[in-house]
Amino acid sequence: MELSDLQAQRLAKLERLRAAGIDPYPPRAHRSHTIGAALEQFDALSAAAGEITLVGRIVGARRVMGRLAFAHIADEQGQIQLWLSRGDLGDAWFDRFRDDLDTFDIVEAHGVLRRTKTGEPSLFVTRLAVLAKALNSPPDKYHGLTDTEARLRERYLDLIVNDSTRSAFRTRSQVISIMRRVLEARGFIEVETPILQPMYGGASARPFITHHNQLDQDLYLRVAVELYLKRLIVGGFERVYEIGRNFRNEGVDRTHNPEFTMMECYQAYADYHDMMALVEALFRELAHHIAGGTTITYAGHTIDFGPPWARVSIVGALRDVCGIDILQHRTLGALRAAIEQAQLRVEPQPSWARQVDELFSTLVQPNLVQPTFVIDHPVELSPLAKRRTDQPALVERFEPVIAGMEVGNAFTELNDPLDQEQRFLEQGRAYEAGDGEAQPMDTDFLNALMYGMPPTGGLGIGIDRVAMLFAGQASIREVIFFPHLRRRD
RNA sequence: GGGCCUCUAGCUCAACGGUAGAGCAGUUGACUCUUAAUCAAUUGGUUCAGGGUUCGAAUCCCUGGGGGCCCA
Repeated sequence: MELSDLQAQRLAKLERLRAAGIDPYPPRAHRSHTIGAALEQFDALSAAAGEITLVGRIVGARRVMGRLAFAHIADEQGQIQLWLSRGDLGDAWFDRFRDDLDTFDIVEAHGVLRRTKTGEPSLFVTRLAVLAKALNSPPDKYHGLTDTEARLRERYLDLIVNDSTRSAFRTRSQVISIMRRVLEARGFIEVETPILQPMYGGASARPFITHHNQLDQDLYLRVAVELYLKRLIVGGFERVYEIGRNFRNEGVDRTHNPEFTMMECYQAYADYHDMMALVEALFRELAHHIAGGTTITYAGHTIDFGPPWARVSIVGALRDVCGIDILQHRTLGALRAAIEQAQLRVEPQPSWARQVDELFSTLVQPNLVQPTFVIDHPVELSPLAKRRTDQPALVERFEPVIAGMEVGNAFTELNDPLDQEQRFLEQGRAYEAGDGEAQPMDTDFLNALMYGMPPTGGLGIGIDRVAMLFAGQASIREVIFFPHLRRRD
């Protein structure tokens, strides 16, 4: 290992510690209080003048002034100042603190809680021990670590020095835990289904492909868990959910990471209206527990989860915004002609359905700031959703949109095996026509449907994006610990 | 995929064709109530990589790489 000058200096200190018979990486720590608890009970503990033991990482600068020194240590819960004097510590350890310990070392400090002259709660240290010597140095004392690339590549360092990073991930964790609580309270059970799948499906996306050597068989990393959860509904489980990683072979940007976390749940004998109610309840609970109310602030907008969500029809909104009635232009050619005539700058897509999606995503969705259910998707765009009985060209589906971001997808599930087969065949034609995200035929899934699946409502929620909203982060990278980056080589 | 920006010491940044610098941290010394401690001295560089132009390149040009923002 090539060491920088700073690392070499710290290594020399480590060797001095070893030479003095001190293990720089002892196997165990002893702690009587967390720093948070020590601060909380500070008055009682300092009045009692009993000795306590704290552990933590030396953060900030050590201030050594001749025969007296100060430093702060931090554990997960808090930070406290250490007050160290040559008299209390003894010459050996006072010199050791000054000469062989550094910022970022992890230590155990034993002593009495008391306030300093300036009133700061401090541990007046009588015994010190090394728990782990740090060979890497901290970043700049004031500016910290700000370079995005460095923060992501050394996320551990980002977490040590940036409170806001830690806080975003705590929020993410809360989102998941609240979601579980809401679902469990409603009788959903958590299940696990294959990540390595012989046939992918359940979402319009390109998959990652891998290979099983012994079976000599290609496998796909799942793009969704949908088709497996519906098999479980066929099997008689009435309320199931899974929170897990999906993998989609697509670009990386502010709202996309190739692996991301999704919650999917399915409820037998329910429909998409029930799923809407579930989404509203879910977000109200999230807002209540995380933001302490019904509103959050995101990208300068106040977003209110209190009232029932607005509903926006894809067909209606497009008619209003650009005057195109997509149901009057049912082929890709006709739709493109209409787009051209309306002089809209919209990226061409390989299929009618994808073109409609693109049109909506470009012209309407960015303006949907308040929580909104986007409804009335064309059947071609929704191969797994049940048709509306009054308008068979549309399906019973909605996408929850917040701050212009799709945060989920839900529908009344298609349980007619014959219609499902036709939809798969249609997807196959779209694939042939160049739509690489079209979904392949899954004959085993059809077989399952042929045993009868009850009318079912299904919902997927993108956890990362919800975490972005509640953590106030503009990029998905800020709520994924280790987002995808290219090799640095 | 396209456009723009960016990459210099451990970190945060200067230097924009003429000897690679500062602050912080580090090192040495002084200091028993500091908290961006202070004071004095001081170490530290493959300027992302490779090529080109030039008497001379961190700087200009080309190719490649990483990252960011915007657009698609």
